[in-house]
Amino acid sequence: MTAAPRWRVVARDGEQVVVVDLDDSRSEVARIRVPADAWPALASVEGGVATGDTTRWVWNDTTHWYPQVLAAGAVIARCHDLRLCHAILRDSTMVVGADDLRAATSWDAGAVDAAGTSAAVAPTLFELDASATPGGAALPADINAVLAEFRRQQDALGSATDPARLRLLLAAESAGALLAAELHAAGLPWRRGIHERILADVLGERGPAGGVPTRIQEVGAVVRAALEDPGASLDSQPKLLRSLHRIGVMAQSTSRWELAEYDHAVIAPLLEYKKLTRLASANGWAWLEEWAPAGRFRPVYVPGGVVTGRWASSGGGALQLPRMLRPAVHADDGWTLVVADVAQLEPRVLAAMAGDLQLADAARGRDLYDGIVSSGTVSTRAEAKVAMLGAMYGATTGDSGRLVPALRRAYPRAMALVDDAARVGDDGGVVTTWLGRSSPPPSERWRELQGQASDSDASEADQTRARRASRDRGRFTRNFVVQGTAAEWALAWLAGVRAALQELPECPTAEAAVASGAVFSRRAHLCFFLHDEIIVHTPAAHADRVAEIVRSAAASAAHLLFGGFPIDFPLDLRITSDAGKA
DNA sequence: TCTACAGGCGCG
DNA sequence: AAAGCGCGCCTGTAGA
Repeated sequence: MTAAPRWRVVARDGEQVVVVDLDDSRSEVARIRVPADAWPALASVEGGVATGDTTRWVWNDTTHWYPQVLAAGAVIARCHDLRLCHAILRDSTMVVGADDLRAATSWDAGAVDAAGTSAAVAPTLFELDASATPGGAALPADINAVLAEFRRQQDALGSATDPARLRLLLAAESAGALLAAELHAAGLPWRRGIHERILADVLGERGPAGGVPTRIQEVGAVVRAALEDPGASLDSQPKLLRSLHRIGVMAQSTSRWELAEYDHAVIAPLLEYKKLTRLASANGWAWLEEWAPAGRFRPVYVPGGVVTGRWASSGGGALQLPRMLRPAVHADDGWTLVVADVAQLEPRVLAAMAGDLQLADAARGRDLYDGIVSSGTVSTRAEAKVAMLGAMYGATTGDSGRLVPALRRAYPRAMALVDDAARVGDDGGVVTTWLGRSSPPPSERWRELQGQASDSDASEADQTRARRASRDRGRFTRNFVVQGTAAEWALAWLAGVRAALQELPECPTAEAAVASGAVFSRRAHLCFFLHDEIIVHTPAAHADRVAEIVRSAAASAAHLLFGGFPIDFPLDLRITSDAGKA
C-alpha cells in the first residue's frame, strides 16, 4: 500500500479544482488540477473511506465541498474545515500570539452570525450555491489563500498551550461539519401518515381550504364564551390582554406561566387553545408539506452555530421538534432506529472538568440526581435537579437559588469552577472550555456601560444598568464552560459513532432505504442529533452492533476528553421502530 | 407595502 | 410552580 499524503488541500481555480498534497511537515509533494465537475469523483476514489487511508481533506468550507461528494455517491472520512477551525483558533485563549491569524480577514465570514442569517441562504446551500457561507459572505477560495490559512492554523496549533486538546477540538468540529452534511443528505425518516394522524387526533379535521381545524374552532368558542365576547380576537396579544382585563384577569402578559396563576374559567381552555394553535402553526399540515413531504425531514444543521459550540439549525426547526410528534420519526420497513441520549450530560461534564470526585461518585452508575439525594445533600430528586440547574445557570432567587448553597457545600470543587467562570465574565474576562473554545469578549456596548458606571458623575441608573449587564454576562460565562464542554463531549461521541458506522459493512439483505440516498440506502447511518441525543437509522439486522457502537463511542469520548478521571456517561438507549416510544 | 421587533413557546 | 443558560420559528404589530 502506498503511503497516503497527510493533508490534501483543495481549492477552486476558475473552472478547475486544484488539489495539493502535503506531507506531515506541510511540504508540497504533489499538485494536480481537474475540471471542477470531475472533482467529486476524484474525492470519492482517493479520499473515501478506505482502510488505512488517513487523508484529511483541507478546504475552506465543508458546506461547499462535501455535498458534491455525497451527491457523487461517496463518503469522506476526515477533513479540516478552515472556516470553523479559524473561528475556534482566533478566539482561543490556548493560542499564544498568532497575530496574523487573529487579524480580521475574510476567514471570519459566516462564523459570527451564522444562526441569524443562514435561513435565507441555507435552502440553496446544499443544492446550488457554490460560494456562499452560512453568513452569506464569500470565503477565500484561491489555493494560495487556502494554503496560507492552513499554515497559519497549523502554526497557531503548534504554539498553543495545550495543542493536544485543541487538535482534538478541531478534528471533532470538522467531523461534525461532515456529519451535518450527511444528516441533511440522509434525512430523518418521517412517516407522513403518523404525523397526519396525530394532527387529526389533537387538532381535529383540517378546515375547508386550509381553514381553522375543528378542535381549534371548538376550543376557541369556549374561550370566547368565557371572555363573554363572541368576537374576541385570541391571536393578537394586545387584544387578548384587553379581553382578559375586562373579565378581571389582570395579567401583565399572556404567557402560559403567568396565566396559570389565575383562577378563572377562561384559563384552562385558553391554555389549551394556545397549545393547539402552536402545534398547528409550527408543525401542522403546512410544515409537513414543506419539510417532510416524501418520507424524510431534511433540516440544515449549522455546526458551531451557537457561541458555546453547540450546533444550530436552520429551516424546519429541527432542534425544536415537539415531543408529541416523535412517533412520526419512524424507521423504514426492514430498518430500525437506535435512539440514545446521555443522562445529565452537563453536570457529569462539570464533575470531570473540576476533578470533583464527590460529584463523580454521585453520578456513577446511576441517575446523578438520585446520587445527590443519596449523599444527603438535598432530600428529593426534584430538588437536586433544580439546584444543579440553578448552579449551572446562575439562579439567585426562588427554590433554585435557595438550594444552590447546599450544593456548594457538598461539591465545592465543581461549584468553584462555575462560580469562578461567573466571576471572570462579570469582570469582563474570557472563559474557555475544556478543549479550548473561548467565549467572545464583552461587546463594545457592554464596555461602554461599565465605563459610564465608573465615571465620577455616574447616576444611580447608570450603575444599576452596568451591574445588571455585568451579572448577565457572568451567568453567560458560568454556563458557557459547561454547555461548551458538553458540546465537545457530544462532538467526540458523534465523531466516534460516525467513524465506526463507516466501518460496518453494507447490509445486502435489507430493503434499500431509498429516501436516504444512494450513499446510505444500504448501511446504518446517523439521522438525527440534538445536543445530547442521537438517532441511528439501521438495517434491523445491524441494530445490536449499532447499539454497541453507540455505547462504546460514549466511553471513548469520556476517555478522550477526561483521560482516566472516573466519570461515566450512561446512555438511555433503545432499539425501536419509532422515536416516540418512551 | 415592506421590514424590524417583541411576544410567546418549542427544544436541550 | 418558576427563574437562571443557549437556540429557531411563527404571528401580529409598529414604524418607515
